[in-house]
Amino acid sequence: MTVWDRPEPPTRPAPLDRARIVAAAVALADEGGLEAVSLRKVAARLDVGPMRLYGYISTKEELFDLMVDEVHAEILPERQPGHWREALRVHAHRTRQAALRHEWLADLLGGRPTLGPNALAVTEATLAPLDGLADVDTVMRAVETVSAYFTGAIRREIANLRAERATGLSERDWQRASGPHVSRMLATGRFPTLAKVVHDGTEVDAETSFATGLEWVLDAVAARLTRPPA
Amino acid sequence: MTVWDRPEPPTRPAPLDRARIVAAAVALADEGGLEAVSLRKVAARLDVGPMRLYGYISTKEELFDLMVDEVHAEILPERQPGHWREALRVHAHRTRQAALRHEWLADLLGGRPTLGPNALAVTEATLAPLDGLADVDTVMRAVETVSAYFTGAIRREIANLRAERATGLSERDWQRASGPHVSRMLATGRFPTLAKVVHDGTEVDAETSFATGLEWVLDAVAARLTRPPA
DNA sequence: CTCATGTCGATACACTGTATTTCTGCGAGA
DNA sequence: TCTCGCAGAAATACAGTGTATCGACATGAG
Repeated sequence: MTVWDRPEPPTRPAPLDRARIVAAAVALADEGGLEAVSLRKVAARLDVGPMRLYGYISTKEELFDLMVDEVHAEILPERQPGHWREALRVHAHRTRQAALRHEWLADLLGGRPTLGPNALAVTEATLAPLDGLADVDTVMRAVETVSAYFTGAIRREIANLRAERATGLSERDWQRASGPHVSRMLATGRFPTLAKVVHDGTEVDAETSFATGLEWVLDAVAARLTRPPA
Repeated sequence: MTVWDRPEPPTRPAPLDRARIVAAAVALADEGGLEAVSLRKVAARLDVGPMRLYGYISTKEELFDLMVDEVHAEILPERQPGHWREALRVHAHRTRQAALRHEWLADLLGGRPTLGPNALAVTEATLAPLDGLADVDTVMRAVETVSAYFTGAIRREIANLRAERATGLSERDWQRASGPHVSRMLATGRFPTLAKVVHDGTEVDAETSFATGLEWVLDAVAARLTRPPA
């Protein structure tokens, strides 16, 4: 009677907790998008009945909130930047990177207030280097403006990326040549400026365009921080 | 035998078309949010079997796209602004107003490329006054940056508004006093700057804060438009 | 040893988006 | 006028969803 004959103890699954649930949900979402996350599938992945989850989570939306906070752990920079501009920039870029790793994040970004511990830590890290550079209201406006920008920019980038994947064409080529609806519309002559822009514009990669817009916004913030409040 | 005795002709419902379907869906969403929109309910509101809709729409997502384009008709300004700054500002403010009238718009904004005829018209109106002020790529970046800003800002505003409605407390009061989780977190001292901001910040109304951030971004755009491209 | 309790699983319900099948009314040919 | 074919509409069907409820079972107290 060797080890091989003896059956393994029935591998009692690790005790359930929020962390394991959230991890399973994130994995599912990474693989198949947000819509692939169902409580039944999450439970199945943990070898557990669906109803078990309700001991740790009271609704599916709550699970989504936890998932968002979970990726904020990846967003939090390992070393706290000392300069305000760097802090805001890092927040933006790390959020974007997280969204490229977890595309479903784009669907949730900005959809509800993010108040989990990791999200608060990120906010703190972003806010700290701004402290004292202007009155609190201006500081608040600064981080809100920047985060509005990158929330919107990330959403659009992911939306375009999905559209490209679905059609197999880059956005510009698609608008220009193939998109049957769009090209017909442009051909009507009702949108002359748009047609011109689509025709003459060069294709810029998403990261550059994200970064460029971000620096513009950061410039605007800089102008308000250095000037004393009105 | 008077009119009253004679039964009305069975009020054959107006012939179905996309417009009627979209209108019904928008009405449903206005009343109960996006999640209240189901193909069955839309069909019921039109006195029609659910499957009829598939003659006009091939998937639910398509219906959402049509809804978004429908509200872009409200966003399109009646008189085309002549100055680029006014055009961008109007685009932002009218989108925000539309989102306040149709809160579900916030859930869809930026979620997928908007290429319906009304959306294209809005883009054209925004783009036209910028034509020739800089090279096309800069112009493109300008409108994308502004629209990233207001997309994100509107989403956050609606998200906060819903949270306030759900808790009956304003965001700041809630963070400060009541939010059991947040106030406990702030009390830990792990987020000193955040705590300070929450404590010292004054409550600004959403419209002002939206407008202020917008003007900052517009200033940034102005700086790039007047300067020749690098 | 019994009984209460509280946790877990199975079952149940109302609903979803959509595919498929069934029916029905109408126009063409005999 | 009657019948047949066919298109378009309706009903049904299916595989899933989030979540409420209920029944069994295991465990700890008396």
